[in-house]
Amino acid sequence: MATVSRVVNHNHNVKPATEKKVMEVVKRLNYRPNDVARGLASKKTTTVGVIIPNVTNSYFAALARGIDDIAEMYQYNIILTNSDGDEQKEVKALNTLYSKQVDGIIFMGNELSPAVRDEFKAERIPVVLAGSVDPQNDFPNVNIDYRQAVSSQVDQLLNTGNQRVAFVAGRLNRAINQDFRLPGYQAALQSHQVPFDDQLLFEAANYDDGYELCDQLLAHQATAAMVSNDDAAAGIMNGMNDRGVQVPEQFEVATSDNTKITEMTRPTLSTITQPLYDVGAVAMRLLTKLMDNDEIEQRQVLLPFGMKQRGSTKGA
Amino acid sequence: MATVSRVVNHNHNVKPATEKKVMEVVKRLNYRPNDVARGLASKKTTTVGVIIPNVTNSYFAALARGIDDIAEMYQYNIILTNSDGDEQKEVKALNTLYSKQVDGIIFMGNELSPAVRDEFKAERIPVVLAGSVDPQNDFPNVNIDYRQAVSSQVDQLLNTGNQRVAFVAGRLNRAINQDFRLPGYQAALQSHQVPFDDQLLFEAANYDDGYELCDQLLAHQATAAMVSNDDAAAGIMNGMNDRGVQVPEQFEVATSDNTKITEMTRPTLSTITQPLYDVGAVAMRLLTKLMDNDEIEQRQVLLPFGMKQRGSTKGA
DNA sequence: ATGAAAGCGCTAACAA
DNA sequence: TTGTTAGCGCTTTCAT
Repeated sequence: MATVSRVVNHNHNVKPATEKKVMEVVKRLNYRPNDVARGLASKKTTTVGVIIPNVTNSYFAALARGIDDIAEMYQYNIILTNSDGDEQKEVKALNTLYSKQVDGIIFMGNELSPAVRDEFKAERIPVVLAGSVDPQNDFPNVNIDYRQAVSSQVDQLLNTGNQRVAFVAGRLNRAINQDFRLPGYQAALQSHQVPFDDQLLFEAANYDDGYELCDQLLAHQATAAMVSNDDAAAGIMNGMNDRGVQVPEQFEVATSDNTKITEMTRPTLSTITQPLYDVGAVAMRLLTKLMDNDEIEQRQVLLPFGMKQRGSTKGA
Repeated sequence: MATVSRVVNHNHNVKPATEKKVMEVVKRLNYRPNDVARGLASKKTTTVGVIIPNVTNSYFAALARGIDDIAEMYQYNIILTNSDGDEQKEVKALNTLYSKQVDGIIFMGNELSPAVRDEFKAERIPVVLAGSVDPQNDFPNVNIDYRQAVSSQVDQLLNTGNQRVAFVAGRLNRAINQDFRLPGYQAALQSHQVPFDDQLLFEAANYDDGYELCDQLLAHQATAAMVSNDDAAAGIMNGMNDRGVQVPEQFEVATSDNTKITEMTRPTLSTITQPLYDVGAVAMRLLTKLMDNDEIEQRQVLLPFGMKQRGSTKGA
């Protein structure tokens, strides 16, 4: 029994001859270790929980792919749960993940609600936030510098003379927007001495939201929009063109994620570029270290970002 | 011990008074049952394995969302594994899922290779194919009638006078293409007495593939394309327009999945419409029945499909 | 309606 | 290097 366990787990204290013998029997009996029993005995499930707002969203899907690839590399499996960014669902999902004894958690969401934060703190299993900020910096996370990125992108919009640049996010009151993107937007305005007007703040979480939003954008005399979600940006751009407002001549739109969608639209979308796959991959790698109790050099990693000016803006 | 188990599992043979008492202690001690131990003892993990080619693909992502929602509804969790449609990875993934003692499996992929088929047959746990055909009809599956759908869509292309309609799929030799879509394409040609030309068969699995493919399409005098993947279709359409070939005036393109992408492009993409979310949802529902040993009315379900003629084709 | 006890299939000391 | 023995934290008969 124990020797078989040693062989199966590649423990080195086994005589090559017996190992051979065991392997043969394993093959012959088509023996496959029961990971559940293993998990109970060893207190490790080699499974990590992943909370994602929505797999259908290309931004999060890209991160998820990075997460899964690295998980696979380190022999972990992923339990994926869609939360819709809803606090209730997040808490519920976490509870079942904890019951399932996952070894770690990757959390994606636009904000860490107090309830979720409490769940994390109540357990001692490691958590890493992927593409999700933590203003209180309680948990390891991997992101880009959203403040700086938005600031640079809005700066471009201001350079082409726009005086009324709208800021569009999924939910304005989410930490990632309130504490990072919005300040970046405001900083850019300030450096161009353009007054801040909260009438120019809008919410749109997906393509249809964006498409519908155009009327309001126009009603408030916006001539450009900095959007935090590629789907919504595509909706705004198409919505404008369909309403006879030419992009970029009469209205410029810039977005944030550089998902494939930004290349599919016509005109193509100018965007912040970020290493989506890597955000997920690095987060998972970080989690493996945490689960192994390895030394962590950085709990908070900021990956490099860039800018891509394409057809939806007038800038070069 | 046993009584606590009964309470936690909502077994009815418990006196209300003791139930109350147990519940209180559960609350006070913040007791949370260990699902791993539960799984070992009961031989049920309330976890199902999901094999997906790539979460990043909007077609499969949509199915995955349907799967997860229904899983949640029936108290199951999902272990998601990306396979890239690669047989090796599929087999490997299945083995780890079996080790983890999943209660069932949802398989997505363009084909059931013999190796995968053997894995399924070697285990007695239920499998349902979602958006994935099984020509041998060995396993329960949910799909649409791809043959009929492609035939109808190609028929539209032929109606507008195209004599050289290309057929573009991710991998031509996959069962879903070889046994369903291609025959549908050929049937349409035949009914219009247009000769079949295998020079008009092409492969493109994603946006970039499609974009690149344009040169070949043009070289072979194709004037329209029936594409089996929305991403590739978007690539072809943009590629054509970028090369100065106007869609739909000089080249028509029709696609297959009606993902959001078909609305984002300009012109918008004409497409077969299928209930993506439902394909996943119904598959998962079917799996829950199988796992419960319920009676199954249909092992093979075909969901209704439709047609949406938009801007990328000349038809009404 | 409740408790006692066996055991699910492993890992992890501990001996030998 | 190998075997023995406890558990891991539950569910599930079987008594009571």
